[in-house]
Amino acid sequence: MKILLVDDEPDLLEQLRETLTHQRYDVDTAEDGKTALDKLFYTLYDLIILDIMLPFVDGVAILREIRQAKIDTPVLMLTAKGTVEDKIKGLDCGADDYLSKPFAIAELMARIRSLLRRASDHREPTLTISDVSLNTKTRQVSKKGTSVELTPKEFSILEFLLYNKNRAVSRFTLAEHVWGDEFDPFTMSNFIDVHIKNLRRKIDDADKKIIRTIRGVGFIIEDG
Amino acid sequence: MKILLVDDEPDLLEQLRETLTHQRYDVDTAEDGKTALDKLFYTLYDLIILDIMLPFVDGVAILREIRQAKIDTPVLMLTAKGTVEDKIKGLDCGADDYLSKPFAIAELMARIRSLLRRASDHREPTLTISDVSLNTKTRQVSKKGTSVELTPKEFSILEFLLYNKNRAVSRFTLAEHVWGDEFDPFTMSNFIDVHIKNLRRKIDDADKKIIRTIRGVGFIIEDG
DNA sequence: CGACTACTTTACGAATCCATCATTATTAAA
DNA sequence: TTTAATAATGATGGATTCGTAAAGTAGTCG
Repeated sequence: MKILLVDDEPDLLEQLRETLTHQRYDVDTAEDGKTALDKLFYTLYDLIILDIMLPFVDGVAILREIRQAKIDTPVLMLTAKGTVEDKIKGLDCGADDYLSKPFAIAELMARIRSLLRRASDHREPTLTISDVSLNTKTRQVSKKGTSVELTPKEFSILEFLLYNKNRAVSRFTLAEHVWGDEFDPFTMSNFIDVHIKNLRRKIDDADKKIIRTIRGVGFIIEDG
Repeated sequence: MKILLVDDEPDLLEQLRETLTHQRYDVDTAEDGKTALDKLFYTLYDLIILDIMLPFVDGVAILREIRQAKIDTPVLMLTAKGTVEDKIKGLDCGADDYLSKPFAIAELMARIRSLLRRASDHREPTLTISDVSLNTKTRQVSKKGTSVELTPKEFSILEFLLYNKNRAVSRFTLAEHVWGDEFDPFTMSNFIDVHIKNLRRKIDDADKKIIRTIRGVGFIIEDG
């Protein structure tokens, strides 16, 4: 589960990142609205935790932009003031829940779980291509009806390629989504290709490739 | 995608050029405002990255000139100071985004993509000529509905010719866009013609040429 | 600790792409 | 029609990119 954490207080950010990572969530962070929006456009998150008080552009404005961009990822607003008006404004703009600072970490965790559960209930859970199907909810992958075991990275790669079906995905974009913040664009290693190879070994047919290479660019999954 | 990089620190310039080139952007560079403006007047860029601190003429002044010349290419300002006034001044003059030095390369990349996306969102993703269509997003090319495999260079050439449909494109302009800075105008080789030949072999009909040669100038794609 | 798994790195052969050159074809001017 | 300039083509070697095996690293679990 991928969470984007938007807050301008470095201490809180670090604390939350640690707690969430410990709970096995993948955490990306942003200290201002601009960065947050950038990340939102190229990465799929399952949840956004958004402070209402941010430098330059406030949280409500960002939330408005998020919804205008048709990104329906659940948003949990953090508000320092705790005033009723703030909460209403946030909820009106499409926040799914709010929490007043200061809060207990345990309560935040509970709300996160609740939102993630709610969201995963009514989202299309399975992505398919030819005889391969991937269930984002149960994280199960099957080929011709029989289950296939994928490692976490393999799963993320396949999920992202399927989510971008019929669209060429560059190595860079792929790495950014799957590896998030800890991806170093200067690395000369070909680890992506290695994962693709292993993935192909598990889901490709002998005759027809499911994952097609686009030389000089990256990879694509297309139907037809 | 063509990017003009304006900064007076050779080290940073080289590092950025390398990263951007590695990400398949075409990079031109300028170390001062004068050179930058010169390049801007005879080349079409998709993005300008502009340091606010430059020798002789500062970045804000250059930006002002750019906008006065009705060049609406998106501009990403780099500011060393990071002061609010600087950012506001830049944004007021028509910068589309700013980034304070020192910055993480990954963040710069994200902002670049964001700006380019914003610009390209208004652009049609598929370009067509007679029975040939090229999708800039999926990087797919098809003739009479069936897919055609193009190499990266062939794709770029066709994309550029289609983007300038009904307009003659000189070999020089073509080379500049497809090869960027690493194009040496003094080369005596006919590599462009070779690529055109290979491209024609893949997309031309027997009877009617899609890419027409204009003797002494270059090539053109025209409908009708 | 030792076995196991997932991931990353390295190295290298294979496939593909590309620039160059020599040669032939075409065009426009003389 | 001849000539010179320009364009098209085919072939080739070198460069780049991709796929794969194998080794190395880190973390987990019994």
